[in-house]
Amino acid sequence: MAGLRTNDPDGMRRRVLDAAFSAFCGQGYHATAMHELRTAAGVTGGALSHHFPSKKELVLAVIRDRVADAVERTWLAPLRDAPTTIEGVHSVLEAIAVELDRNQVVRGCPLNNLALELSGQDTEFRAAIDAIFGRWRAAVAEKLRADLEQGLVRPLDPGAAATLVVAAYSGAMAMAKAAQSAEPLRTCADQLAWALRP
Amino acid sequence: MAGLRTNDPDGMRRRVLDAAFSAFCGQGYHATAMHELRTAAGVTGGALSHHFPSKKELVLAVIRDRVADAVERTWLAPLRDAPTTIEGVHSVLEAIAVELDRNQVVRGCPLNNLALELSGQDTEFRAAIDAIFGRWRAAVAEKLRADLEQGLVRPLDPGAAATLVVAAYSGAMAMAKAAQSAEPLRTCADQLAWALRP
DNA sequence: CCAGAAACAGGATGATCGTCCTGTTTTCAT
DNA sequence: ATGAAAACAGGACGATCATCCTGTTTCTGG
Repeated sequence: MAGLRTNDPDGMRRRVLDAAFSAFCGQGYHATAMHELRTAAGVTGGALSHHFPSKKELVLAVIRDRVADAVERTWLAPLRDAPTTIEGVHSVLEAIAVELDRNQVVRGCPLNNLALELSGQDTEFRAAIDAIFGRWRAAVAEKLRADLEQGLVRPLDPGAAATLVVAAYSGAMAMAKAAQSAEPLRTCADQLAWALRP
Repeated sequence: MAGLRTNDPDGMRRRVLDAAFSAFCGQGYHATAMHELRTAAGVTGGALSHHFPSKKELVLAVIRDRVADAVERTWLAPLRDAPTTIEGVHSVLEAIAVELDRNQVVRGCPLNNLALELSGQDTEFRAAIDAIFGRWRAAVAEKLRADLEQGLVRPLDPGAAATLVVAAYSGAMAMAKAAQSAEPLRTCADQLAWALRP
């Protein structure tokens, strides 16, 4: 036992969250054992339980830190930077489709996966997931509102249309996962553009 | 131990499938223990393992027998009987929304729930689920094709639009489950009608 | 009526799961 | 420097879990 060790609580927490995010979203919460996370993150049981006293607290941290971040980075930020909602939504879905083709495996939308598995399980899970869905819809609605003033989309209720956009993406991802193909995603991208066009 | 017993293999199988369908779709596959099913169905371990040698074979039977039937009865049959695709989709979603309000709890779409939890787990699961999605999309596409000839929908690709319809419903159900509210379902019903209108 | 198969009963079993517990080492304020 | 708190190590523990196994009862073809 070489007496050299460096305490790195932040890095330890980060590695655990990374491993947990990947496993929980990739194969599911209940399908993932804590010992898998230990080996995947290269962490001992003592360290793990020091940072996350229970599996429930761990997945809550994953939802609030990692899943929220993933939605923000892959969806909301690109959408905000896009010239219009239609172009933004289309290019985001296309980018994700390209990523799926490249990966050879469709793991599905992290938020969606955890939402369906955990929403019925625990009130705290449900609230954390619902909050992300809420921010998602709000961001799309805001972008639609801006386009609306310039006539870049057909006349619509921004909030309601945002719900359709998020729902269509979420459902397309579910089908893509079942089919192991990016085709539903691309199809919905086109159809959404059609539906929003002025 | 009164020596009276009546063998009822069909009824036994039916009760097990009912209990398994309810539990797997309501709380999840991995979240359901076999002993829960035993007590819920009033079945002994011996009888259960006689009809379904493993949990995997049980959920496969649930998907192929019960989930496929649920989709057919609550979705496809009403849609086929509706005068138009738009009215059919709208009334199906509204009917489901009413049901959710009445139940006080949103369990989500059975197919969707199992799709996201099991698609990544096993190839047989994935294939069984994908087959149902396929039939679903085909039924909507067929209805759209019929409407198309009579000008009851805007000009569109029936297959692609069917994908959007199923995706929007699936995603709306996911959001409804996270929000524990039927509102996303009603919103998407209206938005879909808007998008398909000639 | 009578074997043989199917249906059912009920507990045993080994594996695995999440959590906890007792130590040891590192860090840091004083 | 030093004591206390935080960070980490590594195994133990009880509770499930899914499956299997040995019997017993009921059905069915001949």
